[in-house]
Amino acid sequence: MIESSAGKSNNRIIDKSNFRTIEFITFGASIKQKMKREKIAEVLKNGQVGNDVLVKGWVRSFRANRFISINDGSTVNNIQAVVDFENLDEVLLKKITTAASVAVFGKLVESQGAGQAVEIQVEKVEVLGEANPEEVQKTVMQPKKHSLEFLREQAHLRFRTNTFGAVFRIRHAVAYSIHKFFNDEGFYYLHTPIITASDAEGAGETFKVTNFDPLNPPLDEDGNIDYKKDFFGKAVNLTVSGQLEAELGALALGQVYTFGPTFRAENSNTSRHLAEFWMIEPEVAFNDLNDNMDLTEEFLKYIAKYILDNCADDLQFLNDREAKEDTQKPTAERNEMSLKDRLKFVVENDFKRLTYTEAIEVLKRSKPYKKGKFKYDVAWGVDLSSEHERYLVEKEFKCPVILSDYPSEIKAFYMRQNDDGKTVAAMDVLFPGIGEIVGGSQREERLDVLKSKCADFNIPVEDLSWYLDTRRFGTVQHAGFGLGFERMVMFVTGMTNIRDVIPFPRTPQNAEF
RNA sequence: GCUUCUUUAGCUCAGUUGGUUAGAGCAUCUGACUGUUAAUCAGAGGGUCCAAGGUUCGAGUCCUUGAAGGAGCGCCA
Repeated sequence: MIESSAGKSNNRIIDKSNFRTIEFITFGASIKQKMKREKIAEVLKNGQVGNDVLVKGWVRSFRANRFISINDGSTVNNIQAVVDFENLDEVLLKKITTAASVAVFGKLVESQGAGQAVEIQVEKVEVLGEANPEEVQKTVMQPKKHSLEFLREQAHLRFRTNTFGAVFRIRHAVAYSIHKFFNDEGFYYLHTPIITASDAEGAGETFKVTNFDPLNPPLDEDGNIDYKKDFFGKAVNLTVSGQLEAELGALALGQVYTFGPTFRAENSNTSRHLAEFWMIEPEVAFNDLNDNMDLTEEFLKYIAKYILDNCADDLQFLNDREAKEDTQKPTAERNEMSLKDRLKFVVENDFKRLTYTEAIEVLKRSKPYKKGKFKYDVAWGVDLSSEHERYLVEKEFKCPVILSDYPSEIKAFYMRQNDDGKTVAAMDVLFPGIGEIVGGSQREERLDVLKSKCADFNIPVEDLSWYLDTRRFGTVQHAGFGLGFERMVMFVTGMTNIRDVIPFPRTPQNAEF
């Protein structure tokens, strides 16, 4: 047996660094050998046939009393460990069940079977943690296909599945690629506040943060809740956007980006909204709207290319999974391109750019408009609804679309007024299947214009004096955008519900785990 | 928040016009087999038919209300 690391004081140092002492018998002599656990990804990729290997992981299946499929999370692929059941303790054999954790030591050999190039000829197997099959059967780990809804109910265990293993490895890679992109481009990562008094930009309903007893809050003379007595001395909430603070950073550091949690208390029940999500908000001094669109496009292409280049196995798995799912669907609902082809398409093709005004014209010329198929009217000045955006992206252009220069009335106060007096230098990036993935703009840098916009939007200038200060002292044109992180992860994984690309989704009526 | 669909075994689902003891596949268990790939073969166990109320001689099935989940819409990233 592999010796337990517990109680072996002389082995403490090597145990700490994931080494184990393996004892095995060769020609009648007991030999102790120090072994380091190898990750399965590494063994499958670079393992030398004939070498001894030690792997640890969770049993995915145990077939024919002989073949243990083991996964350790380092890759979507399992390693096959072959045991000689005729010479193995029957009690131990019984404990090798789906979901149990095991350590396996043996020689890496070429596989006789067709499903894998190499496998481990097991010399020692140790069950680290047992898993009662009758209990496992009730979980998502039971070896069968499950619905995504069932998997979501057991979000704490769905990491153990191939699909979610792939999704969350890719989610990591997307996050890493974002930091790498901005770092390589000379951006600084700026941490903007999560607790803030700022809700002036109207990005959505906020979650209140207070230390008051909800049943007995202190009241002022007028009978209103007296937030002066609260922890921060004022009413505060969880952030809905770090943009305003990011602007402050950009107008000194030149180019910054935020990447943090964002909270919206909207009662949104859709497959692309979360109450808690992660947002990336780059902000660049001296950029105009065109620079902003260039940056966005380059950025999104970089992420897609990074995943294509660095997540081949996981991407292939999700690609095949989606293709298999599609065969069950009616033709109209199937993806026209495979997941990998969609990523390649984004990397290789220019986004379609047009103004809001041009988009309205395109929609008015469209078949569904002429046939009265749109539920909502198309008219200049009215915000586009999902059906219109979907038509443009999925039917008309069949590629990512950047819409720009929206009517002032339907966009936020901080967006730069265009010379036509009717529109602002705003842009939205629309992706097929996901809709709005990026929203951004050139910011209003002229103090007087910004002040009058505040008045138009009923935003008290006193509350934003810190923001307006940047326009008082050396103001410059600048621009930025917000990328919904989970929406990007949806795009690169092909998952169609945003709750399946974040480990523990927070949505109305759901904050489990 | 609105519209709509769904809720039956651990999971995915069938269940006829309201009528005897509610079924299948997968999973689990037992046995057999042993170079398998979601192993195979044989057998077994497994049910608060989402909840409450109602109609009826009789409700998984019909009606009312509610809950949870999905899809679409609105809000947005």
